[in-house]
Amino acid sequence: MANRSMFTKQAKVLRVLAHESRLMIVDRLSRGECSVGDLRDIIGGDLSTISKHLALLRAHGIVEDRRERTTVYYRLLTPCVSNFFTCATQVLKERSR
Amino acid sequence: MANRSMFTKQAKVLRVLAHESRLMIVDRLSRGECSVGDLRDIIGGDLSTISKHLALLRAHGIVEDRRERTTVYYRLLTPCVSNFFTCATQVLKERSR
DNA sequence: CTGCTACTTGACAGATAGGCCAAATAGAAA
DNA sequence: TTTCTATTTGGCCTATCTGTCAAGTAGCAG
Repeated sequence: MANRSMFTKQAKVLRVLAHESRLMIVDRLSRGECSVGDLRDIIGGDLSTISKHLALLRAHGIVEDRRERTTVYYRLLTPCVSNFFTCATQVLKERSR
Repeated sequence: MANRSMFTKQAKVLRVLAHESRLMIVDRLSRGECSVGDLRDIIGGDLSTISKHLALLRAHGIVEDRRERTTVYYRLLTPCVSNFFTCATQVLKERSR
């Protein structure tokens, strides 16, 4: 179970989530689906940048998109990614002691 | 609680763990302290590379070192990082459905 | 002091990642 | 068809990350 390719896969998942903007996206989507524009309003920066973060999350099976008229809505496919927030917070707390 | 600097900090923790070798180090240390040489035997590659991974983990308060004669032993300071393995595995499982 | 073992640090090259602008595309409306 | 809105994709440039080799350091033995 604890073989090398296992660690490689886990590292990839972590890598995808290890970014401020992508964490914000996941956090927002954990409270329900929303459009790319909505996410840009929260995160700021160029719309194309947000779109690329979403493409990365989608490529890793973490989010899914749905088009309605001209708007694209994204939603979380793996709600368990929210557990990473708990884990990360725990590490931050534990090391501050 | 869910402000920007919070996400930045969490992303940094994730970033540090988002590497195959560093995950292997954490996994090994979760089963007890060991030397840099021991870790190189598990991970392979240059000793200096292992040492740099350890320096990064140490800089982020995840591991601690202790010297005994000429050997340096590392140990996990935040055992809760092991939870990331559970989280990552869960995401891998969830998205494969 | 010299040498040996076990690491660490510095320098540097190659690989990745992140962000912005501009151009392309999809769907709906005029 | 042309236009408008919402989003994606392609370049491109800069910044950060990784790994390797070489040189430096720490502790101990001879």
